[in-house]
Amino acid sequence: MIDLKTLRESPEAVRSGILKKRNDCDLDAVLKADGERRKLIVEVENLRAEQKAANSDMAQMQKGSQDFLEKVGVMKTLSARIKESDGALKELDATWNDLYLSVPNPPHESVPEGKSEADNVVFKSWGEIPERKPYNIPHYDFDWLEQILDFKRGTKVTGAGFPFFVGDGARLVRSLVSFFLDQANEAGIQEMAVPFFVNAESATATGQLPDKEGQMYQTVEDSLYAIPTAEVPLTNFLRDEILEESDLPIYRCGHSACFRREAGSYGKDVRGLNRVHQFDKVEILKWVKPESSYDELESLRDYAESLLQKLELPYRALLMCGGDMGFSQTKQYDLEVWAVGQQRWLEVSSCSNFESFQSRRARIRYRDPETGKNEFVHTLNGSGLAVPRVFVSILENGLQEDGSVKLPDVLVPYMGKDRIVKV
RNA sequence: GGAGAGAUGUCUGAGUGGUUUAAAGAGCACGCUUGGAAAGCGUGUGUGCAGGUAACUGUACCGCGGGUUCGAAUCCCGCUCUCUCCGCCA
Repeated sequence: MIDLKTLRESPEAVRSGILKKRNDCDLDAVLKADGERRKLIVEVENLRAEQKAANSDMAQMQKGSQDFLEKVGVMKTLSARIKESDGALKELDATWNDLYLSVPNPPHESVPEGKSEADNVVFKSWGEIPERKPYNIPHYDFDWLEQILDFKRGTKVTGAGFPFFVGDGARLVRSLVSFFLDQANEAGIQEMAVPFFVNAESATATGQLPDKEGQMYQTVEDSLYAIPTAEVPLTNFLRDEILEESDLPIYRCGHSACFRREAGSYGKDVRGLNRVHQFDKVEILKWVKPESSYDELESLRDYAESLLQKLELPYRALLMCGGDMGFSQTKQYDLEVWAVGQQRWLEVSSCSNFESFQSRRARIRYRDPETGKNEFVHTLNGSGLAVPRVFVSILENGLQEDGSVKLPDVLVPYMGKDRIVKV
């Protein structure tokens, strides 16, 4: 959620930010509810103060005396009024809270205008796009694909989009996860193993609720949500905590399975491993002081890029335009890797600054020793990296004329071999 | 899953309807004291919201949510979590 003070003092700035994101939230309704709510708060609090003062008087009076009984009568009326006003306030609070949660985080000034993915800016490209040879085909057309990947049985066991990885395929998944975690450790990012289910409060704090409810799997009995990314448990790890300034910045990472319903997706986007309902990902999380968050975003992107460079996969970094970025982000880079067989870019990482949007919802603060006040930290997160599309790129780009797949050098120690061959 | 016990501030812990403005102690911070320190003494020590330029004021918060009452940390109902024992279990 955005800063209330900013919203009250410069609603026009927020309004233009919302416009930049092509969001249709009704800011006037939010402001109106805020004004009404504040008025009502003053009213209720004044009544309460009156009640409290009367209470101390009554404590000293003779119980059952004429004066006492008279006072009880008067206070009964007051009590009823308080009950009424308080009820109205609670109702208004709920309305206001829903409205407040519906305000997106306005983008940073450096975010380009635009309404769709076509307007994203190519910020950087790395590596040479290989020439497509006749034998360069999409991974889903490999004639030996079932040797490493089993969609059919995944569908039988669970449903579409839940493939089994088999043999070298399973090992490649594990190798990538290990490689990503080892790299993070080397970069001084502390590793965590996280819960794969979270409660509604956690999902709200990171912005999945109420915005993206339909994208998450939900348990029937305990109303828990299967995490769409380790970002959710990681960010909430410090929920409701006040940190010392000296604790910051905090860098953490976690590997998890990520579960996404991907409601509404179709077509060639979902062929093969391009889009699945469950996938592995290593997520990097940063809790930082506000003044450094944009520098931290650049270094986060640099770090994610370094993984693709070590894997020798050509990629590009996109600076997302206002209309294509998320609800909670203020600035976002996506990394896309080239898949030569499909002749298309596949998103493998998204690095974002949330400023205080998440920390405000999650109440993650730090004590500023100069002012003595508690300030919200800025949170950032980025994939480092998502496994399946990197897997795809390794398969398609590494495919040799003889049908084998040459693996990136850095993965050889993890795989125990330098190529996957058709058997 | 069953039975029992419990949840109070940074911590320990008192408090079973009204001077509780949550006792007391510890810790922490600052001050006095000291050559310096310890001890001692004194002062301070939470979070949110609202009002105010501000100093500050008001209000809420004793696990969470309801209820009873003129008045609830305290009584009633529901829930969550923790501990002990039993059951089940990688």
